[in-house]
Parts: sequence; C-alpha cells; structure tokens
Amino acid sequence: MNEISASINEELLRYQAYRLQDLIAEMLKCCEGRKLYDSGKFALPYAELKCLMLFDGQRYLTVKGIAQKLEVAKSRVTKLVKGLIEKGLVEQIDDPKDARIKLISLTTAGQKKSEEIDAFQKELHRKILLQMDLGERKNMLSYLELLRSAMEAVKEDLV
Amino acid sequence: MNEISASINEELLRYQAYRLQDLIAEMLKCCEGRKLYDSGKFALPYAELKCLMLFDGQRYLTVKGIAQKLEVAKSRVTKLVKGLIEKGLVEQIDDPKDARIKLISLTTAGQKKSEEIDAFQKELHRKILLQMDLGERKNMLSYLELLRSAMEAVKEDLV
DNA sequence: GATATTTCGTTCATAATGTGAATATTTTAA
DNA sequence: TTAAAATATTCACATTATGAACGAAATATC
Repeated sequence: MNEISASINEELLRYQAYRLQDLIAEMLKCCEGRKLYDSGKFALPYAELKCLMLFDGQRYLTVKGIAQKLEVAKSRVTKLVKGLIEKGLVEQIDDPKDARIKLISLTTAGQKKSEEIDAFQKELHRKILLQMDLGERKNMLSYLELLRSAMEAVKEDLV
Repeated sequence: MNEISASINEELLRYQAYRLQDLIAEMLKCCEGRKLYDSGKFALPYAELKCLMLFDGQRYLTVKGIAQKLEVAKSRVTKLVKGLIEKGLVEQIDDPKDARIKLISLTTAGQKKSEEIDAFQKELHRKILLQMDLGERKNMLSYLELLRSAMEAVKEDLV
C-alpha cells in the first residue's frame, strides 16, 4: 500500500515537473517578446533601457554601481553608458572629490524617457493583473512568491 | 463610498503590479543563471543545447523545422547545427526524396548527451516542486497557468 | 615622504545570440 | 519550358557579454 501510493506520488511529481518546465519556458518566451517590444517601442537596445531605469530616485550613479546593479562587467557598462550619452539620455561629470570616479546622471530627455518606460511597464503589469479577479490576483502573487523562493533555494544547492 | 473603494482598489492594484514586476524580474534572473549553469555543465552554448533537445522522439529534423521550433532565422540554425556537428552530437544527410533538404539527426553521443540534459532538467524541476507540499504544488501550478494565460492575453493586445 | 597596493574606468580581443539580404540549388506550378 | 517557390548557406551587421591589460588616481604601509 505504501509502495503503491509512493509510486503514484512519483508519477504525479513527474507530470507536475513536466508541466512546470513547460509553463516556465512559455513565460520566458513571453518575456523575451516583451523585451523586444519595449526595445522597439522606446528605440533603445534593451540593455541600455535597463540601465536607464536604474536611475530611480537616485541622482548619480557610477560605472561600478551600475555594473553591480545590472550584474555585468564594468567594461559592459562603459559601452552602455557611451550609447546612452550618444542618444543624449545621460551625461557624465567628474566626481569633484575623486578624480577616478565619473558621476552619471539622466539628462532631461533621459528623465522623460525613463518615466515613459516606467509608466508603460506599470500599465503592462496592471493589465496582466486585470485579467484576473481580486482573489485570483492575491493568490497568484502568493504562489508566485512561493515558486520564486523554491527556485532560489534549489539554485543555492546547485553550486 | 464607491469612489473611496475604487481608490483603494487602484492603490492595491499599483502595489500588486509592482510586486508582480519584481517577482517576474527575479524569476527571469534565476532562469538566466540556470541557463549559464546548464551551458557550463554540458559544455554547450545554450542555443546549441536547446537545439539538441528538440530531437525528442523525432528521428530527423530539417533546418527549417528547427528554425520554426526555436523561433529563429534559418541562418541561425545553420550555425547552430554546424557547431553541433563539430562537437559530434548531430549529423546531416541529404534527403533522398528532395535534394534541397538536409536531414539532421542525433549521433549516439548526441542521443546520450540529450538524455543527460533531459534527466538533469527534470530533476531540477522536481527539486523545485519538492520545496512545497502536495497542495501547494497543485495550486502553484494552477496559478502559474493563470498567469501565463494572462501574460499571453495581454501580449496579444499589445501589437 | 616615498613606495606599494588598491580602486576606477577604458580599451581591446573574443564569444554567443541573432537578423536579414543575397545567393545557389532544386522542386513545383503555369 | 519557363517562372515561381522552397531550402539551405554565406555574409555583413547588431546586441549582449566577459576578462585581461592598461593608465590614472587614491589609499595604505614603511
């Protein structure tokens, strides 16, 4: 009896694992499409767009700081910032207190564009939530949180 | 009264949208890390790995077919297949019925590697599910399905 | 104060992911 | 038979990213 129930359990688990894998893959694809859309809509390579969105209540950022937030190499940030400067969205000044450091900040155009992007992204997520009713939304977020925690826990063990 | 409740609702929705955006971003990051891990573990660029996993019960695939499944340009597939051939994981033969077409299939080594990857990925998702109890797993999958549908519905409208 | 070490940003070589136009070859339709 | 369509490849280009090497400036050590 114990063995049979264990076997059924294993079978269910296999099915659920398959389903989870599939759902995650489809969501990833969906997010990939959204990236492309955003990138086209705002005429920015997506990495530059993400970089722009880091200035959120923060007047100045450094290359190092941006690299940490984006979790990329500093050399990558140098290139991203160069692109954003060429597009007139950010500007660089030398830190008066430390000549090694360059302080990067949004221009007026950059500020405006970042607000546009932010508004668009918020609206997008709002629309997703509005596909559900109140109770579903609440539960969905809870279970998504649960999944995220589970994924991160497994990721920790992976190393 | 109606106005007040509507305003509270809007406030809640804003908070939930923020939370959803955050959760999705973290899950994306987690998946990105998993891609890197898989890629390193199986000594394959991730795109080649995905390509390898398409032979699942299917003996032969064509460049066009792979391009459709991966949703990339045919020229991309040409390069991926070239890489997999160099690694001895797939092989190409001319279709005897149509000289334009090249039939691509797994080598023995490719078959073996693809099974290894499959087993590893199944185990990974199994571990994620095992972070939860039976009821949580079932609900989580339902709500993830709901989210996926909502995301795709919104994406449809986006165009 | 002089020297060694660390920090910060840049440049360069390299790799992976991907598109789209042009091309060659073969098949199918007119 | 000729025109059109399908299949795969090549090439130029764009984006995302890393890591080593480097120069300049700040900090620690002697």
